[in-house]
Amino acid sequence: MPRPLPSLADIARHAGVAISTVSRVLRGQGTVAPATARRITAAARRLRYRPNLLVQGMQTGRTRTIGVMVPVDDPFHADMVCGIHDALVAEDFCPLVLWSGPARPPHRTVTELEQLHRMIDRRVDGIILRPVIDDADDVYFHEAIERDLPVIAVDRVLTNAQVDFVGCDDADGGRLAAEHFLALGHRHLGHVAGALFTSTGRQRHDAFLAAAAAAGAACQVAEDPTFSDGEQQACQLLAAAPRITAMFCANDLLAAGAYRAAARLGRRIPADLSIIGFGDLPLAALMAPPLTTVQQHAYQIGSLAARRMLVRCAGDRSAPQRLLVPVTFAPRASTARVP
Amino acid sequence: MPRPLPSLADIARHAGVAISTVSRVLRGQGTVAPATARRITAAARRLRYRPNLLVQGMQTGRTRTIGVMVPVDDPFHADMVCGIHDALVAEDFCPLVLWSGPARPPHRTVTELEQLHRMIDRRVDGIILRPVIDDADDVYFHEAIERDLPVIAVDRVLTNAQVDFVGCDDADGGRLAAEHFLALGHRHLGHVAGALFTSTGRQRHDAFLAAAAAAGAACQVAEDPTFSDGEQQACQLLAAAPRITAMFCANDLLAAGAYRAAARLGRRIPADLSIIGFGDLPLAALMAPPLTTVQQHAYQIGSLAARRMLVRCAGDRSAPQRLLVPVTFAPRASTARVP
DNA sequence: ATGAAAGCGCTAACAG
DNA sequence: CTGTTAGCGCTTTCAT
Repeated sequence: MPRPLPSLADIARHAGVAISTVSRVLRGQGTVAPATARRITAAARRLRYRPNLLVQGMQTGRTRTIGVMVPVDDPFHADMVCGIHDALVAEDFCPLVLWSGPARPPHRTVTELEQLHRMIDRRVDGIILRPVIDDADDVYFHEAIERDLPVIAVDRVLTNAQVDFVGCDDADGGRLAAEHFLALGHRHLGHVAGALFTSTGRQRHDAFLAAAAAAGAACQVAEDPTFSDGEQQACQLLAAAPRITAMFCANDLLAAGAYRAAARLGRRIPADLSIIGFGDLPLAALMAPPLTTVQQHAYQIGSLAARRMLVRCAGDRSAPQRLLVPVTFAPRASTARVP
Repeated sequence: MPRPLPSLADIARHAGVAISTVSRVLRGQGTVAPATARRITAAARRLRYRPNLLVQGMQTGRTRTIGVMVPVDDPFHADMVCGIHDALVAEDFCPLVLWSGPARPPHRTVTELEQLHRMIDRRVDGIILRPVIDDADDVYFHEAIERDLPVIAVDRVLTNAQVDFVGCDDADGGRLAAEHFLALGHRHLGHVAGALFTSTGRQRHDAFLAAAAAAGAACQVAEDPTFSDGEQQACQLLAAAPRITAMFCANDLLAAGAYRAAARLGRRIPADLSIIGFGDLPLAALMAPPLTTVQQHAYQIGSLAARRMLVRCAGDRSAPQRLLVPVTFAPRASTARVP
């Protein structure tokens, strides 16, 4: 039972003034005689006063806390959360990070709605979320947006609602991958796609194919909506189109699977098969050979999203924005000239 | 400006009863006529009422929120935070995750005290923290413990304060590493230590040396308090004691540095030099050769710490406990019989 | 079984 | 310049 912290009343008593005077001094508002102010600040310090943001939040309706529905169990999202954290803290806000989905034993699965309620019950000033695969969009619409809570989607767009979006330029990434292959002389391309019903997967796919088509190069596609087995997908792709010499994978994990597939089929990387990933996870540079990939800059995405949220919290009511953090291309050793 | 959510007063008005009756029904306390209760729950649902935990927190002094001072920027700590999150959420609590230290551009460094205040100002019910290198212990003592806030240290012990500790069995890890080497016939061991002024580094070091000494094996140590350059440390170690055939690194990153050192010196792993890491980061299994290492189970540590915190929050005032999650040994391909 | 009222810590008018 | 007062949404007596 944490003992109650000192209150304004305690300070007032010690300084021999009214509570409202203390409030004025501590908030730097209104006009107070310097001598009185000094007595009050001294008493506050002596009592080690800390403001009660619960009360302040109740009064003003603003808690300086932002709900963040992003898991931290993979490096990409963790990095994004870091960016959000740093940007919020810089403005004296806090992230309240919660996420849904299955938990490891001994814990149980938690629903998105449940977590959303936990945030709302604590009266967060807004919600930054990374949409999950299924159609949980309605939940956000119903629970948050209708309640006039600012919502910002990161990484993937929220399809059923008009809200700000911050992500990376997935299309540009797909284009860069294609152009890299084309510049190396490849004419028979393959793409191991992620889930094509997500905005990220769809755009990487479309842009890669568009750039290939524009150059008159052939391109075969395999889709792996679960992201679970890049090896399997890459094998099928190479079996269906043996002439493929270059493969663009929708993320680095799929690329790792493709490495295994190549090894299984006796194709050397990059001599026989060039591979490009997406994301630049920490493991990408450590793979053998180091993976050529598109860098996403999750930290910047998070930071930008948080700053956008702060603008919304400050009262901005303008139309939803679509903010793209540029991707960069990291050429490493998994790509080479066409054999 | 989020519009104010419906309040008990709104429900009371809609149901034609007094506020206190609504309160009773929603909290399942007291006795209310079934018919009245039904009218009230119906009105609450219709208005989409959500309780205001700020007010509840102000009243009761409990916010069902736990401050978590653990960074999310490396996989080990992120995993720990996952465990904390899942265990807290399972009991309808929330983690408030904040951490100190330098932030990437464009953000600035944040102090531990600042973050601690952010938590206290929001009236968290307790604080789980991963002590940093410097002696910030006093801060916690002064700001939290003296305020009667339960504090739990994870991973590293908080030296200057008597609080619960949850970590892994670092000593056992050091011992396991030594025994593995000894079983493979190694007699000339090396240890690239982390910071020996941390409980983790110290215990891994002490236990490894003790086990080596007990078996009469020689052991040379290099310390790298900054964890910044395993390659450099390993090189020096091998230069100073060329007969070393087995090296225990205080963490996996140092082990990665040792790999580079071995390559530089023309020592093959594991043929000429066996290496053991600590932590089992995701990269460990991906290294070439896959790294033999001690697994720490950060998720379990986090989960256990959170559950301990919930017990403290429930009023447990017993003496500080020291809880150790067992480590496990993961033999992979970086260790072999002595040449 | 239900209502009225006090109070939690603080802000924001409004008086002096 | 400073004090008084009325809430904010809810819990908790105390009446009825």
